[in-house]
Amino acid sequence: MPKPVNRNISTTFVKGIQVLKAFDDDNTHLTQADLAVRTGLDRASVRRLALTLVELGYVRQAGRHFVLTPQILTLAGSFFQGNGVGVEIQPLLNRYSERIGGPASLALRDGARAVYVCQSAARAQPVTFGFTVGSRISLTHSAIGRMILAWEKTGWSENFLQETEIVQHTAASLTDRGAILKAVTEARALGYALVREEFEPGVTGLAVPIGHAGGHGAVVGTSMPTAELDDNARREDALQGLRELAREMTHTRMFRQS
Amino acid sequence: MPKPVNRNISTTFVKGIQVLKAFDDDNTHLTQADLAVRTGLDRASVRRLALTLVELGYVRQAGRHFVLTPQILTLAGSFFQGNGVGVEIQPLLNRYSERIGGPASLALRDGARAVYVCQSAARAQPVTFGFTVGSRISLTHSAIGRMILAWEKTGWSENFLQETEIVQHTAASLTDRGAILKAVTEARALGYALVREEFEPGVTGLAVPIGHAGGHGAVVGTSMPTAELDDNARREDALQGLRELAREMTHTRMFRQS
DNA sequence: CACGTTTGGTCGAATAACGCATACATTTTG
DNA sequence: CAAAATGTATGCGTTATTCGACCAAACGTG
Repeated sequence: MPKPVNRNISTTFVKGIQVLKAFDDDNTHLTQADLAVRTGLDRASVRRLALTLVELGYVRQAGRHFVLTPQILTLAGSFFQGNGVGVEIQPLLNRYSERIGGPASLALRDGARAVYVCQSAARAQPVTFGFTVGSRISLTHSAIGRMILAWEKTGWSENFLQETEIVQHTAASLTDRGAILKAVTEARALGYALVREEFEPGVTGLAVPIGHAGGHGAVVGTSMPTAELDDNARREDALQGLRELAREMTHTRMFRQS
Repeated sequence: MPKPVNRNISTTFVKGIQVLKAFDDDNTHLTQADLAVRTGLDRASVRRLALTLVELGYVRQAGRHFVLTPQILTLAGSFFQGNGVGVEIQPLLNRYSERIGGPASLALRDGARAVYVCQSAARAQPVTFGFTVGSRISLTHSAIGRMILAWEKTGWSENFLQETEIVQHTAASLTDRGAILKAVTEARALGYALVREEFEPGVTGLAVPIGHAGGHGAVVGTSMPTAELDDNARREDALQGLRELAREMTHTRMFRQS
């Protein structure tokens, strides 16, 4: 009997997570056949894994379709509670959202991407893209993403930009890797990133890092209609507010250690 | 060879999820030994499953400890994006939070418990308990919880209240099952739940259901300092706002079908 | 700082579970 | 309405998983 490739890895568990991840932003109702196609797994395996998710409560059956249940959120809840998000991070975002006069968000780098952790909107405003907890953010065309790239260890961003697929979100999106790298280098020098209408038409993002370069891979940012942030006083005020927010973030449980 | 207990269930996958769930609100840094104790699984099994989570990116290693990464949030993100939370639900909560003059939250029943799905705070205010996305809410001592019980199919709540553990959160917490059932019945009759300082001292919760009884298992609510909601005009205004919010919720993608 | 205890890591053997093929039932599609 | 697709169930060979044993490493305590 040949030895396993890696006895440290449970292939069944990996497959189970693949099935869970098959439910994504655009596919919330999936049949067994859909799951088999999307995961490339054997139909019998998919059936067993999907029924296991039903048994565990993360998925329910609606006719022939499997549907995610809100129980999946409780896994996120553990991360939040464990990191003091509800008692420290969220109140800070709420307060600074008011201070800035626009939405305030926290994102963390997670591998070769950034994840929205939480946000606060001080007042009702036109819907932009509709990011939520767990949303993945473009590292190349958002202020938060560029700031994350700018604050990574030397060389990381260069390597990332060489490998990543460049997607053009708007007419204003930079598409040349060199130009994006130049923008990242500029953000590094300035200590903040400003990205004007490259991810969403009419919307400008502004972001600052939490802590020193090479540290947490964490950034706070805001996004507003371009007309609003084109006003110098308004932009400087928002930037000032984000810097204060970032500074207060460094005192929270999430960022105190390391 | 005896037949498997249930060929539809993958016990390895179940164990893997048990390991993932071992990271909870109070335990974000766990050793292999901790995980073995908390899951009751064999140490070698725990090792392999924990290393699989590292391989998948949901957990990282810090010395001997395993720590959740923000990647876990992306599973929640799929639920949110798939249900249009960022483009419909969250903006509604933001708007009505302003309208109500206090935080507005959406919770869904998930099995024998309720899960916070999302919330908005119109303005910075004293931190209360610090619920976040994914937080589990007391069904017995919160307005949201009682409204969920009230709006379930006949008999469900009675059975639940017979079985559940009654925890006394504050001096004002009802501890008699009959008294709680009476409060639930009253919420059912009124079409809203008001819970005064039973979960958190000095805080009153107000909640209304989304849709008809026996429907979505979904509720919107707010919580404010008791002094504020003791004012009749203020309370009626908040109630009116929540009712309008609930009505608009029924037109969103999350609640339109079924 | 030494030592006992706890925890981590590895391996082999047994076996439970998986994957695949097949068959049949049910649903969907053209 | 028939064919195709999908769901469900089962047998069986294969293999991944389990668990206990053993040793190494790390930790905690006196």
